[in-house]
Amino acid sequence: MVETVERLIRSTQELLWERGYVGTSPKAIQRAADAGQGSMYHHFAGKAELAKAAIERSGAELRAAADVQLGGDGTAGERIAGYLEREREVLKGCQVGRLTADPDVIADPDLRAPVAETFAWLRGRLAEVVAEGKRTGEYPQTLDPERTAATIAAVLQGGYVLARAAGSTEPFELAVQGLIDLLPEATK
Amino acid sequence: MVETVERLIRSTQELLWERGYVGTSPKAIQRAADAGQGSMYHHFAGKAELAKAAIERSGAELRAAADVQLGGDGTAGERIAGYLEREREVLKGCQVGRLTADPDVIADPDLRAPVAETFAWLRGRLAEVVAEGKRTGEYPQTLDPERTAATIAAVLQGGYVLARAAGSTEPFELAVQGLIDLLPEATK
DNA sequence: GTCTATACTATGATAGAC
DNA sequence: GTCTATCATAGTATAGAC
Repeated sequence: MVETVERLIRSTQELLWERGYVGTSPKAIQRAADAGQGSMYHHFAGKAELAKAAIERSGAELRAAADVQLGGDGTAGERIAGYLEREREVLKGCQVGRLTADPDVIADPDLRAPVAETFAWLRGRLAEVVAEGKRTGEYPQTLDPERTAATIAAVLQGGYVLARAAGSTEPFELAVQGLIDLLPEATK
Repeated sequence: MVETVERLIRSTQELLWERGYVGTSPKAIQRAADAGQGSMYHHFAGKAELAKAAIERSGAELRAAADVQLGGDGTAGERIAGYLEREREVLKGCQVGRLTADPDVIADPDLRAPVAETFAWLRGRLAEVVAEGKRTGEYPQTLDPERTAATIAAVLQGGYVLARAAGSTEPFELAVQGLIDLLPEATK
């Protein structure tokens, strides 16, 4: 049996993903976690503290998932393409990126910190892979790893936005393929 | 003197931008617009109807602003770079893109429609400029206008996400410059 | 650790007077 | 067109019993 604390965190992750921080009430969390009022407030001081735990968990999951492709086998280009093209729940959006739209998350340093750290890590990890591609001669020496990394991360985050706007995964896929077209290809 | 209806719409635009649909209450709108309860409900059936008017207005503003650069003078590359690099309130995010994080906006066809139309228009407009660049020989014939347009729009939307996460405009600027680096340059 | 009771505010709206 | 009641529900907790 999963512990109450664990169920509370997981339910909060799910609700933050779907409805954001402002749109998620303690009552909804309790219902989803099948936990009582008293139980929730016994384990967490309030909504913010629980959200912090949930956001940290989501950030860790995002990093782990990204590292599957980025730290895998293959050339830099293959790993980046693999990361870009991996299966995603596009219409749900990014569980971490989504929180940047939430004014109360951005305003509270405790809540924004795990979001900031997650994307700082992702950009750093992508930059490493790009730099590696430069070392192996796959990418031209003129390519800037930090810039390119930010562009790659932005295409994914923006792809989610365009897909949700359209109610279709198509714009996401177009944006990703457009980026892959633009990235330098190793001369065969 | 600006009319009440106008003040209500403008205040709603501003609040939707800052706090989203879920985070914006009728009371907050009335306060911002300096309009009474009765006044607001006299002009609009409720929060959703007012939000629809505000979102349509914001969409129109986004289109007009984009067309300043995209429909201006210069080569395709210059106009796209001009659009990407124009002055923006990066840390506030995109007033239209922001709404895609709002579950109630995405769930209501009346509210999602203006968001969908705005980005469909933007991608189409960008694709036209890319196609024009192909015709003039500035861009290679292999470049896909729809994909490239989606990538450009995504970099901006994702750039906002990364910037708000970081609490700094830097990731936005890196992502934009990274994209400009990747876009084909006319052979001099 | 969990439950129920209680509290106080905000939300989103309607009704009827002016 | 605008104002002031009024209302039912939800949000976000705290207190104290079990």
